[in-house]
Amino acid sequence: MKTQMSHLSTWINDGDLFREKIRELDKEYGPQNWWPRILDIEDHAFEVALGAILTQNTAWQNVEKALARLADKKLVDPFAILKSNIRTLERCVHPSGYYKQKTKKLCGLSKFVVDECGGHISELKKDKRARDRLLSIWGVGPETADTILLYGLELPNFVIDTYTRRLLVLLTGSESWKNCSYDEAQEFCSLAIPKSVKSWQQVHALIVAWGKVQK
DNA sequence: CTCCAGGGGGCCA
DNA sequence: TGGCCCCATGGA
Repeated sequence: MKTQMSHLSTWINDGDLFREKIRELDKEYGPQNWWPRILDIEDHAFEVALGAILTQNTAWQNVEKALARLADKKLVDPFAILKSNIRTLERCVHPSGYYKQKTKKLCGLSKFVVDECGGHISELKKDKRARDRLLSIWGVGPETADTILLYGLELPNFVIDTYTRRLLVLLTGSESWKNCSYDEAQEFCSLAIPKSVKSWQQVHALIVAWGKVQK
């Protein structure tokens, strides 16, 4: 993908503004440590994948309740999810909202992991086309895929969300960041911040921390 | 009571 | 592509 020439000079300036703001937020909020990996990479990545789907347009607090119910029933496992009945899954997912849709999404994810990854989502770590394969799952869009890749599989994929767009609009005074494609926003951020899993994890978490306190 | 969270799919022009 | 509507709970 090629950057439009007309964007080149503004992207350089916007990048400076973006980095400066991130430095400021980093000083203000400190290390966020989202989804620290305690488990092995496989269990961690699958848990992150569940959380990434459950948190779609949903407060994280509600996601934690759903994840706790799933853990309580030993359902943080693709095989267990596929063997479980829908009603049980729906009861677990319920507090996170959109529970019927999200239950289908968790099943779709699990089916993908079992059928196409030999039961191990961490197999994707070795696949150059991991992002496209995640995007092929019903219910997994760009933000969810990148969240799984960055926080679950610890691969350098910058996560773009509405807060990121809001921050860019505010910093640059350009409304275009609100309407541009996901991929364009991602390309900009990826070029603005030196590529590093740890720092990209921190940057996205900082932007969310910033977004939460905005009115 | 209203508003909206760490989105994504379907549909339609 | 781009705009709109739908999905749904829970906390402020």
